[in-house]
Formats: sequence, C-alpha cells, structure tokens
Amino acid sequence: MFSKACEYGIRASIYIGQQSANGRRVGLKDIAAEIDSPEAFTAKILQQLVRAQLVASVKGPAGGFELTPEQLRTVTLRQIVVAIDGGAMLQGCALGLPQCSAKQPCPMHYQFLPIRDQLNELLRTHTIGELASKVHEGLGFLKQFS
Amino acid sequence: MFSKACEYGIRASIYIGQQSANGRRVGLKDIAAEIDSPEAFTAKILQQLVRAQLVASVKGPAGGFELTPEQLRTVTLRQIVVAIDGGAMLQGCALGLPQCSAKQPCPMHYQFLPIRDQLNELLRTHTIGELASKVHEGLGFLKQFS
DNA sequence: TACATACCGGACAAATTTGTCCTTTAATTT
DNA sequence: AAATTAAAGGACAAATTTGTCCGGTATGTA
Repeated sequence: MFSKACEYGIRASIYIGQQSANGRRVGLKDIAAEIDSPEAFTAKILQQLVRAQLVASVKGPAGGFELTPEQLRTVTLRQIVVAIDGGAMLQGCALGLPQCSAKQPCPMHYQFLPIRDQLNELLRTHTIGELASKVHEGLGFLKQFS
Repeated sequence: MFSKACEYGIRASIYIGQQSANGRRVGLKDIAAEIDSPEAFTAKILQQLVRAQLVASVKGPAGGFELTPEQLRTVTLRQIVVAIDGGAMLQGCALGLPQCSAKQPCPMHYQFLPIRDQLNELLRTHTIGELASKVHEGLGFLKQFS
C-alpha cells in the first residue's frame, strides 16, 4: 500500500504526536526504538516531514522532534502520505494508464473509483493528533511486543 | 497500488483474453504494442502467469499466448495480482506492523479493514474474461491513444 | 568561550524492482 | 531433416527504494 518510508513516517509522526500531547519532545533514537524502524533512515524521513512543516524540530541539547498544538490538530494522515509518497497512489490509475479517466477509462476504472475515494477520505479525515490519542489510550499500537 | 509488473500483467491478461474470446492467439510483440509495455519485461511477467497456469502459451510458428475458455471464465484479477505481487498488499497492515491484528491493532486498523475488504472483494469477483469483454465492447481501454 | 547534544545534509552502499539481451527449447512448415 | 517461428530461461544492466555513515550546523550548558 504505502512505501516503507511512508509507513515509518506515519508511525513516527503518531509517536511524536503522542509524546507532544504530553509536553515531551522526543529524539531520533527514542523514536526509532519506539516504532521499530532503522534510525538513520527514519532521520531522513523526518527531515522531509520537517521541511514540509508537518513536524517541528529543535536542535541541540534537550532538542528533538515535536508536534505543535496546531500541527496536532490540523496535520492529516493524507498530508504525511503525500509529503513522502507523493499523490500518485491516491490518484493514479490502478492499471497504470497515464491518462485514465471517464473519457478513456481502464476496464476497472469505475470499480476502483469508490475504493480510492474512500481511501482518500479516510486519510483526509484523520489527524495525527487523533491517532496519537488512540495510541495513548491503549487502543492502538505503533509496534508489536510479545 | 500495484507494482509495474502487476499492472503490465493485468493489462496483458485482459488483452490476451479479449483476443482469445475471438479465437485469436497473440504473440508477445503484439501484446506489448497493444498494452504499451516494454516487450522483454512483459515476457518475464507472462512467463510467471503461464507457470501459475493463469495464462496458456504455445511455442513455435502461429504460437503465442491465449486464455482457454476455462481460464477466461474462472481466472480472477485477484489471482493475477497474487501471482505477481504476492498477497502482502492484500493482507498486510497499512502501517507496516508485522503482526497487526485485533489483538494489537495499529491506530488505523479498523478504519482500513473495510477498504481492504472491498478491494479484495473487487479483485475476487472480476474475471479476466469479464474485463476482456468490456474492452471488446469499447467500454474500457488498455492503452491510451489521442 | 568551550563543549556537548542532536538535528541537517550529502555521499555512499545494499536491496529490490524494472528492464534488456541472448541462447536454448519446442513446435510448425517446407 | 532443415529452417523458421515464438516462447522459456538465464545473465546482465539501469533505476528506484531502502538503508548507513559522517562531517556540518545550530542550540543549550558550564
């Protein structure tokens, strides 16, 4: 569905959000450990998100990553996905036709449309803050433990 | 959504199906031209589908690829997708958790479930033969032309 | 000011996906 | 049987994704 980078990006954002809701800023090492992702690679992805202003960062001692209250409230899953994977998978043709549309639809065009629409809606209507509180309440997990 | 290989595989299968419904066996060159895909790469993908017995092939002069009446009737989009991309994208967790389930769900687990179910159902309930006739009737296209 | 901390950025490396080329194998035709 | 046709298969190459490493830069502290 999403790229590895995107999966890490989403999980990281949610974890940062969860900690930010508690006033805690988190470092890269902590994040990678908590979401079970490769540290250096996660750093690259966070850089992208910071540049896209979906996540905030502070350098130096006691620095790290955080979500501002505004970001917690407004940043959606969709923005994270688009920042990392681009919009192709949320718009493109399932069969890869470059100009697939009602004008010249691929044979699955009208069948895939509602599913893609739902996916877009799903990503658009869920904020990082909302998902973070779900994790905080123990209703969702960002890594598995046995 | 799907890999390039899978997109080519689906388009190729549908084109072969459309021609087979008319009793025509088609060669690789013809297929690649009609679905606008790289010839040699398409060959590899068709080999996979032939091995998985989702497409039939005949060597030698007047040989080529075809779908048997049985294949036209029974092979589903889902079988093509699984043969090429594997089942991961049709089952795995959207956030990449290896053991995501109701036991320890990712924060999006229950939101993604219905969408994934619909996607599975969509792929499961559409046969290549059905899609081929759609193309045959001009209701769907496998490549774009202006 | 010096030092320690932690993100930033670029270069590099490994793995996977995408794509090509060429030889072999099977089938048909002459 | 020989030649021709077309898929099968293996090796290789390019591109992309995934992942690592390290010096630079900003920030806080002593």
